[in-house]
This record gives sequence, C-alpha cells and structure tokens, in this order.
Amino acid sequence: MNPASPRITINDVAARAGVSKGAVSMAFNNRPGVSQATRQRIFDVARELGWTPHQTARSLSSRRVDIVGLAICRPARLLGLEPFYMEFISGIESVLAERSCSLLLRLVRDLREEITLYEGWWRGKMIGGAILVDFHDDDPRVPALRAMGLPAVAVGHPSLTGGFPSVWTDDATAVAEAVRYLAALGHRRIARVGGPAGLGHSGIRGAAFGTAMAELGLDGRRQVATGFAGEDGARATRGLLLTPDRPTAIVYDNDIMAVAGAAVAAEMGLTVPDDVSLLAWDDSQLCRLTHPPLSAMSHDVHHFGGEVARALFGVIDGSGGESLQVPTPSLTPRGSTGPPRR
Amino acid sequence: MNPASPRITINDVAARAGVSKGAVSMAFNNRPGVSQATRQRIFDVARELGWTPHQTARSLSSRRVDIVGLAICRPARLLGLEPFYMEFISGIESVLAERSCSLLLRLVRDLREEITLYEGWWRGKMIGGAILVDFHDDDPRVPALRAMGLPAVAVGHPSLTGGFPSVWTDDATAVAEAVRYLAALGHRRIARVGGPAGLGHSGIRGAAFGTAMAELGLDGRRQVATGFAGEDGARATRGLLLTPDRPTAIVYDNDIMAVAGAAVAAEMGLTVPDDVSLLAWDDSQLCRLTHPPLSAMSHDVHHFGGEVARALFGVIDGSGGESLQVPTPSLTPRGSTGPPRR
DNA sequence: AGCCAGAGGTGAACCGGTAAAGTGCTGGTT
DNA sequence: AACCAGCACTTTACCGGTTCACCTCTGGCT
Repeated sequence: MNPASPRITINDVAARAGVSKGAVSMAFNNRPGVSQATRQRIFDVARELGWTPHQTARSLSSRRVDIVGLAICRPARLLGLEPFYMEFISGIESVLAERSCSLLLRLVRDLREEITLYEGWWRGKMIGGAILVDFHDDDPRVPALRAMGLPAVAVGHPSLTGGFPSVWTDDATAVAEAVRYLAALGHRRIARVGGPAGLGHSGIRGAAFGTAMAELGLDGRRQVATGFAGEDGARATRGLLLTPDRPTAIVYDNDIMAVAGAAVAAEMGLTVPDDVSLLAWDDSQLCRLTHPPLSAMSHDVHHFGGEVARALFGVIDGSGGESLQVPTPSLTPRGSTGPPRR
Repeated sequence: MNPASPRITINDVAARAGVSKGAVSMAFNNRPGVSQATRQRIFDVARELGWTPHQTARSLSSRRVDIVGLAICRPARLLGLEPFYMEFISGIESVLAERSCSLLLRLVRDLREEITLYEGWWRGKMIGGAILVDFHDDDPRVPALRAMGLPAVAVGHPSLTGGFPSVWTDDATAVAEAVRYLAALGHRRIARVGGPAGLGHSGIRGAAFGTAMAELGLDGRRQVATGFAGEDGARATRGLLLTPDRPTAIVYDNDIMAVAGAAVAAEMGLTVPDDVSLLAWDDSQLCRLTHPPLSAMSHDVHHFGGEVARALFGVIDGSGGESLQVPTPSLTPRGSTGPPRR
C-alpha cells in the first residue's frame, strides 16, 4: 500500500543544502551558529523536500517529549464523560497547541490502574508530564507519582494535592455564596447533592456547605454523597424530595446531576422554581438548554484547563511550580432559582 | 527537582543479567532465541531494576508507534464536545488499551488545520494511524491523507470516505424506521433537524428522510440544516414550531439538540408528546435525564468506537482494510413520542 | 606581522532501543 | 572423522535526530 516510501531525513536536507546535519538541526531549533542566509536556505530545502523533524528521534536524543498525559478515572459503567471534562480538555488543548504539544488521553477504571498507566507512560518516556484530577482523601497517586518523579500538576485545592503544584478554584467561598443566595431568596431547607464521599473537593464543598448553613442558623445536614452521573443525581433528588420536610432548594455538584434533578422534579409534578429551586455547578451549555434554564455556579472551565496546561509547562521546564488560584465560580442566576412558594 | 535521575537502560539490565542487550530485547519482545531460563532471569532483573523499554527508542528503531491520532473538528465557539464523542472516545480507548496503545487527541477548528495536524503527526512519526470523523462532501482530507499515506479508518458511509476503510451504521434505514414509526403513530407533519448541510451523514439522512416521507405520501421538505450545538437545536426547533402548520413530530440528528428542543417546547407551552413528539439520535445518558425521557434512535456508541479502533489495527498491520457495518440504530421509544393530539 | 576573538560552521559521539548477520557449541548423520 | 543443522546467544549496524568539542576563516587591534 505504501511501498518503499523513501523517508526523508535530516541528512537529505543537509546534503541538498550543502551543509552538515548539525547545521540543519541548529537552524530548526533556532539556535545560534548558522548565518541568516544558510538558515534560510535550509528552510527552503526542507520545505521543498517536505521534511519535518522526526519527533521520535528528536525526543530520543534531546530527552524532551511534547506529549502530556491525562488519565480520567471513571467507573466502567459510566461510559461517557461529563460536559466538564470536555470543556476542560478543550481548554488544555488550546494551550498545548501553542507549543505544538499533544494530549495523551486515557480513561481508567480505578486509581491503581491510573498509577500503573502513568508509570508505564513515564518510564517509557511517552509523556513529559501529567495532569492529575479528582483527588481523593489520602490519594495513593501522590506518593506513587512523587516516587517516580513524574512532573505533574494537580487540579484541586492545595490541601488535597500532597505537594503537587495545583490549579484550583475556591469552592468553599463559592458554596457559601450559593447558600447565602438561596437563603436570601427565603429558602431555609437547602440541600446539597454532592460527589462521592472520598473525593477531595466533595469534602471541601460539603464542609463549606455545613459551615455556611450554620452561620445562617440553618440545618446543613441535608447532604447526599453520590456519583457524578445523571442517574445518581436523579436518585438523590428523588430521595430528597420524598422526605417529609423536603428541601425547597437543592445545590448540585455538577450540571448533569442538576439536569437530572430538574427532570425528577417535573416527573413528580413539582414546579421549578416555585416548589423547588435548583442550582447547578460547572455551567456547561447544558444549563441553558433546559426549561427553565438552570441557575449555576459557573466558572470558565475552558480557561481553567488552559491554566492547568500552562502550569504544567511551568513545572516541566522548571520555571514554575507554584499553585495557582483561578477565579472563584460565580453565581449565574437563571430560571431555576427563585423564592420558595409561601 | 529530579536531579541526576540515573536512567536505567537496557544495558543495565543486560549487564546485571549477564547477557547482551540483544538478548534482553528478544526476551522483551518474546521473540525466539533465548532459553526459558535466561528469559526468566532477564525479566527478574528488569523487575528488580524497575526497567521498562523506552518507547521512544523502541519506536525509533522498530519504526512502530503505539499511538493513534484523533482530531475532532468543531468551531471554536462550541467549546465542549457532544456526548457522542465522549462515549465514542471511551469505546476507542477500551480497544486501544488491549494493545497498550494510546490515543492522541486534538480539537481543531477547521479541516485545513486538521490536515496540517495529521501531516505533522504523521511526518513526525508521532502516530501509527488515525481515525477520521465527520466527513464532508468532497472532503479535502481524503486526497491529502491519501497522498501522505497515513493509515486511517473513517467513520461514515463508504460512499463518503473516498476509499478509506470505514466503519458505519446504516443511517438511511434508521431514518426510514424513525419516519415510519412516527407516521404509524399518526403524524403527518414530521420535521427533521439535521447537522450542517455539507456534512456527509447529514446529507444521507436528509435524503433518506425525503424518500421515506415521499413513500408515505408525506411532505419531506420540513428539514433544517444547522450546527450540532444545543443552541442550534433550540433555534431550529423554535423556527419549526412557529410555522403556521407546525410539525407534530421532530427528528433530531443528535441528542443534545433534542434536549434543547424539549426545552423550547416547554418554553412555548407545548406538551411533549401531545403537542409535539421528539425523537433524538445517538441516545446518550442525556436522553434518560429529561422529563419526559426522550425516545431515540439508539446505537451502541461505545461499541462503535471499539470497532473503529479494531479496524484501524487491521489497517495498520495490513490484516484488514475492509469496511465494516455495525448494527443499525434502533428505535428506543420513551416518553417523548406519542400520537399527535386530535 | 602577529595575535586573538568570535562567527559559522563540521564531525563524531551519543540517545536507547531493534534487527540481522555472525559465532560457538552440541548432537545427530553418514 | 567430517559435516551439518539448530539453538542460544553476541556483535554490530542502524533508526534520525541533538549536542558539543573542535576547526577555519575573517576582521580588528596592537
């Protein structure tokens, strides 16, 4: 099918341009040592021959890799990804592309598999760095990845990421804002549907929720820890709305659960927001597609992803290493929140 | 941070095991030429030293790459991906993982960028093959990728993919089934909200829709070509429902547009399915999260992705090359379709 | 004239593997 | 005894770049 395709190498370019391959290499890495004229001639020849440096060879000798790894850990059952990740990935990509880097993506089933994967990637020098998401309490990835010396940035509050530089949003403050907003509307029974109990940011949000409710003299114990899938959100919502003194407002940890929650309310004959107010998180396009559109704690996930990529570059080439806080999610009121019915 | 990390190479393993590096290489590629005993000793030493073959070096000399590329082309505005792609990607991954291959993902803004990207990836030997999606009429990728000799499989009807082996579903039949189902329910004014006009599978579905409607003696011209984003679906739906003899049933080209359509119906005070029936495509978890849940033409997107990956392996190692049809999307009736109101 | 600095290269030694040809030994034939 | 096949390795030549020590001019200064 593609027989004897005579691969063009740096040697061909060098020969044709009448220089040594060292010169070609210098020219292509814009390093000093070649005159402007020669440089130009080299480029011309390269274009003419259609030559591009062989990335594999390049990274073998320069010990640099233009690939970063991202493993996302979801149970097998939950096949797709949340909208959050799609936007997040596209944000990462946008910055990676600036440096013509690429993203190596893999979905894994558990943290052990994730560690093994990173180990293979790193030891096999497939990636130059990694992006770590979804931190758990006492996350086993921290010691493992630290031991192997993999450059990485974490997504999550610095208190969770075991010393890895992280990019994070102030979820605690955002939760407090959400709670105060709902309380100001007149809600007193506010519930929260969160992610899995062991997950770091769920913990932070859960605690912040409790504190904020307590400060207002309200009962902050209406919290459910569940998965992140829509069905989890549906089940949790159903449970909450069937309790005797059911909440009049529910805060969700992502948007897909909130959408599911809205459907459950409809199915139970409850009107949003009169009977129950719903507040989503992560505000993807999903929130604008329901009726009523969902109020959300929104943040620029695309930008977030970009900052993560930038931070990773900092770590990889040693110029960075500090954690970075990106803007706190802010309330975007839409139709799904309002004063509770008298 | 990670100073003088003494990289362990095949030489260290060879030395410690008292053999040549050739022997280690053979052992690790389970090639004949090493005795069982030696083989075992080599493995033991490798484990002890924590050595894994350096992928970059390996692929430099073996001219094999364990990475496949996937570029997805979306306008910048549409930041996230559709649920379809998430499931599709996870399906690809599941098969790639069997061969410890990885997926290199990139979001691009247009086909020119996509071609350039593939060219860089292929010439730089970063990828061993590629997956091509979203074929257009006279797709410029076909001649370009063919010229560079990149092994690739296409997603889409063979008539669209310009000779690239493809994996595809019989959309035409599925559309016909959808139309006949709605007609059987009593609908006579059926509309379709499709993807962009130039997109190959939109064309196929559009034509099939027209044919199926004509066969039933119905007017098949109620079709809108739009984007794939929720907002596109919302706008299209609004347009359709505001026409004087508005449709009583709408078929969508994906699920996110259908969800948006449901919201529009609600916003206009129309009841689903009494006033208008909605039928989605691609059936992700989204369809089960609305109220009423959306009927859909569903197919196993995860499995679809897996077959695509398998086909690509076939192309790469020359054992395959034929197109493969996967099961036709089948109707999954839920709450969003029903007889039209009298 | 003699000396030196620096620009503009060259050439060879890597990087860490794979592949194919070569070597030494053993055992079975004729 | 001579010969040969086959196993179990070893040796060596790559793969296609980067890097660095070293060479060769040229021009300026004393």
